[in-house]
Amino acid sequence: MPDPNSPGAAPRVRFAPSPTGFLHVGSARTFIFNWLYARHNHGTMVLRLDDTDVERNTDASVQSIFEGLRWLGLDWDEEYKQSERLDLHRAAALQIQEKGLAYRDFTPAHAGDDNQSGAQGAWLCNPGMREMSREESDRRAAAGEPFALRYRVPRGLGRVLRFADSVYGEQTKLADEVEDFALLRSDGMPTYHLASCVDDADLRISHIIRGQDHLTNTFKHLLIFEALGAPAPQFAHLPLLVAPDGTKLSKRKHGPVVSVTTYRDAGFLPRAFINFLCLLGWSPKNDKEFMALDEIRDLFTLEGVNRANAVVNFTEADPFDAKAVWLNAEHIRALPVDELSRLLEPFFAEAGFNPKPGRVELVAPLIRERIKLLSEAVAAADFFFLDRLVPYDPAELIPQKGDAAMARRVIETAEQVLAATRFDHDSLDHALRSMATQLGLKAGQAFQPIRVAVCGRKNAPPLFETLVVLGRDVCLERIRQAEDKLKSLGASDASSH
RNA sequence: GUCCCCGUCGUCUAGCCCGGCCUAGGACACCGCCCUUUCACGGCGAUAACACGGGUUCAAAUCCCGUCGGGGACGCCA
Repeated sequence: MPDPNSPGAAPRVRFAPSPTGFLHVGSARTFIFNWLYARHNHGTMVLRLDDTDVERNTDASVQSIFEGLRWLGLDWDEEYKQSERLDLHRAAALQIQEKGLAYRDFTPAHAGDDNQSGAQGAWLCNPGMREMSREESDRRAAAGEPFALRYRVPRGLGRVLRFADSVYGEQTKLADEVEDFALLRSDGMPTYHLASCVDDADLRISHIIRGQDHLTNTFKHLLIFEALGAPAPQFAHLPLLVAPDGTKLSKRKHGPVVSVTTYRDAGFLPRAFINFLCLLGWSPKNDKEFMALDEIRDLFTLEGVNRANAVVNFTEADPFDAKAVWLNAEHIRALPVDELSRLLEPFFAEAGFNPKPGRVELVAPLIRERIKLLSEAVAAADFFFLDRLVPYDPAELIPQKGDAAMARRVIETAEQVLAATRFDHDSLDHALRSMATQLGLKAGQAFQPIRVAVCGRKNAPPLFETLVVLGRDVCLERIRQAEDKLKSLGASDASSH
């Protein structure tokens, strides 16, 4: 039997989510690190659904996990479901039991919930069950009494369990301190520990890369691999992703802000999201942060993984870490226009805009540097798609250090100019600057009324480009509407003079 | 409670293994200035950290011990 750990062999890694909720960012990061390790080393990426908890598994969750993974856009090579491999798990349990390494525990389920953990100290085993004779155990089992199968952890031998973690280094623990964990539940279903190890052995997983919350479980897993007669894989535990309150990120405590679909819906680019997650607990150690996926893959090593937990900075008011947002903006800016446009279209559609073909490509370059999330494009570019501008305060038309009369002069003159000028960037630039000079205004003063008239607000993309995309007809129409607004404003103004 | 892990700017981190190049580097955020037709982008700059206490050493963020702090595991959940 070839040893999967033999140096030089292509690694086989796995991501094994349990379908009990949406895919959360911590799981996503584990998936990403596994993928990176596999692809960096030309190995195999296995996706395995750890669905042995029939009580908590849901189809919706399975869908949601695949949805999240598909969005990330990272592939995998093999796919398995533990629920389809139960025979293998049970056979392994039997094999372990026959070797005398496990025993039946007839204690009713949940009987010891109160004292198995917490204030009383660690629970190790029920001696009555561990010590029960083979005869009595067989008799009670034959009589149909339900039982859980527990691993008979070596006790009193002073045995030391050890493994070298790729991230945390040499780890040791006294076997006497490990509790007799369950292998099979009383309903016959394998537990996570059993199923996971049996499958890891069967699928010849060479490297287990997972969250640090499994670090102490690893000693149990070592025992299972040993009982199975399988070589233990190489372990690499990842520092945990924690919330600003310092506790492990969880769906239950922290809600949808930790779901990857929340990031997707807000307009994160998968590449940016991956880039962000990579930087949480890993560093290329060359001060690079904004990286393309290929670059990250080439640079990725387990040696670069840190040991300290990383905080994902979010609040209720602001659900996204500022660095994630910045990286997203960087990736957006790096996107070619056609690709950006394609990604933007669903957001415009969602907002009820129905851009004509090719229109988004015209708009995208104007907002590319002005949005940090794809979803922001809707607010940033609405006036390009709306037939009627959303109502704005006519006072916005008044330029800095100016008055309504100045605004009126600008608008009226602009109408003439726009009607007579070719609608290309340079012509408009030239014409409108001359207009400003003629009116004795600074460019900024002259442009603001026009900008507000055509965009409906002060903050907008550069004026000339915007006018070109909007086209003469729309611009003139909006200029006239602004004129009307100004008239009503000007009337009251005049009376006060 | 028991066992395990961790502790550098607000946050992500480099440096730690192999002490001196560290008056601790980068990034985000924040603030200021510049650029500029608004907003943004970009450029420049400022503020900001070695948890604490002992030791070893000519020299410690780096090595050792302790303390404190945080986290994780301890389930017939995964």
